[in-house]
Amino acid sequence: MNAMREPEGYLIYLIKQVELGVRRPFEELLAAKGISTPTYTALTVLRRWPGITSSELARRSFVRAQTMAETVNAMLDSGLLRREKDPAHGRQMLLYITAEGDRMIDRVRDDVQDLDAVLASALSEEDRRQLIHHLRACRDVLLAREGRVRV
Amino acid sequence: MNAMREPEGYLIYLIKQVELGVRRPFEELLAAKGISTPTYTALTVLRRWPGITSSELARRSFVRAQTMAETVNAMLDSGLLRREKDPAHGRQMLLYITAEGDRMIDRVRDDVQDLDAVLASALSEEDRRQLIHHLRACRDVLLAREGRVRV
DNA sequence: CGTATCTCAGGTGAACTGATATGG
DNA sequence: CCCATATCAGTTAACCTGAGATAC
Repeated sequence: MNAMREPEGYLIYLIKQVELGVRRPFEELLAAKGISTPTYTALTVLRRWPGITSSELARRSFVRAQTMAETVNAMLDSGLLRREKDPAHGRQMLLYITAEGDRMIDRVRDDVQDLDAVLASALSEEDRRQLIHHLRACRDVLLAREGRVRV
Repeated sequence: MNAMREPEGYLIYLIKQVELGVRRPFEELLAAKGISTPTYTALTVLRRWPGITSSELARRSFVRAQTMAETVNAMLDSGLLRREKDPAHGRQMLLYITAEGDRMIDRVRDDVQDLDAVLASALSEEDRRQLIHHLRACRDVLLAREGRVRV
């Protein structure tokens, strides 16, 4: 097919472009509330999967365990997360969002939604729904490739 | 609407996730052919807009002029690009892809398409077409916000 | 005189690899 | 013994800001 033969028709290229275009305004709005992009992502994943380990969180976020450890430590310091020893595994620590972490998600919600609305401003409601759905499908393919991801 | 009230339903969040998930394999395949992601992006934009300045290229790539200057210099050194003085503006330099640059695009095409196919492996042909279309719409909204972008 | 390009210099957040200790 | 988690240390690619010269 012709659409695939030009870079403009590649998913990878377009996703890179859009991400780069949103990165700065997104980082700015999060910074205004006192958190970073990795922290926001970690909060989002942990809200969906409470009680996972830092390593598991890393896999679900597509970064190395060492990278995630840094983010998690910062979040523990600022009280957004708490961790408990896994009773079944002496070495493993399970992560949970604190009330403070929940409040942080609430604090940024409106701004994130506003920026999201800008991004979707050329799309119909139905278009936006489709886009979300397809992006989830792509994300899940990548997650499956990562391996060892529970559920 | 309910879908928008959870981070999992945000475009920004999903685009970040997918980009992060594709980043590593994408960088690896480009590195195997001897180029970086910024270089690939620049080649792609320049193929679409031959004869623009480095600053214009920066705006279209959502980075600062100084950042793009680095990428462009590396590409000039490796012969992927050539530049000419703009006859109408003594200080401005217009950029063009060289034959070597075109060959580089050819060399990576198959690998990029393969990775793209993986990403789209959970999508129907129609889904993929829609996804491309919607991502372009998002990219164009961001480009328009950037300002001073020709055409 | 203001605006935009180009360039030099320095800085940073967020990823990476490598190595080690420990627990199942 | 092997594998996964956790943690310490050092490194890098790709962004950034600031400042200065030149051209329209």
